Amino acid sequence: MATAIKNEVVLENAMARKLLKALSDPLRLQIIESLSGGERCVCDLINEIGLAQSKISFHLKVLKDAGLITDRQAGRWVYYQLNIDSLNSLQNWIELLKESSKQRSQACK
Amino acid sequence: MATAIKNEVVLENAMARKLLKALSDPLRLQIIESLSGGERCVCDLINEIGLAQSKISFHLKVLKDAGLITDRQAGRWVYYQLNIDSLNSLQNWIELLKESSKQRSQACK
DNA sequence: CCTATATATCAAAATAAATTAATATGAGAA
DNA sequence: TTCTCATATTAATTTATTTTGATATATAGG
Repeated sequence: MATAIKNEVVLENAMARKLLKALSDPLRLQIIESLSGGERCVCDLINEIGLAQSKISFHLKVLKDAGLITDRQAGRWVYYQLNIDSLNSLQNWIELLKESSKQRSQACK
Repeated sequence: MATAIKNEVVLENAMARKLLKALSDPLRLQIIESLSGGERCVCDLINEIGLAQSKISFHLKVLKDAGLITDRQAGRWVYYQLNIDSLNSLQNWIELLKESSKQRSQACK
């Protein structure tokens, strides 16, 4: 449990920024929170969030491009799923930012 | 060390989004990275990053409004500093997102 | 085939954010 | 007080993002 191998990747800033921006939109965050409750098809999201289909599709694309979600087609439906690894990577990226800052304050004390 | 009290706060989504958006801009990220090397006055940032003063000031304001940095005036200079707590809070916010997702996958297995 | 349904894409319009250049503020020096 | 320097603010413009409504694509069922 504590030593589980994490499928994390060191994010480049550009990719981190893409993740951050994707998460920073209220609608997209709603989608992410819905997906944190499990896999959903687009129609589920439309019902749950109550917004135009093209709007949902647009934001799903942004989230997918950022790597925050993955999709899988099943017949006429497309199911989206939260990609936890991307969240791990983002946490890790923030950790590095913190560390580079800590390093300095140790040096000066 | 492991049990140090962290000055973390549970971020509301709106505040988290503000943080995320603030971090997602390339210029602001440059500023943040510069500040991770220690406190800087605006003039330092102007020199280091090489951009118009009003541009730097604008982005500093965005970062400050999001709580990512703090400032302190000393004479004619204003020194900005990275606020590590905000990064902790953001990590924590991501952790909660992950946990709400984990909860579900445990329930289904 | 033909139709209905689910989702994606596109172009135009609306909205939001960033840039620029100019001006304002406010502290210290003269 | 007056001048200069560091920083902030503002208004106008430019650029980026989101929304909207329409149409396209692709799958399944009849």
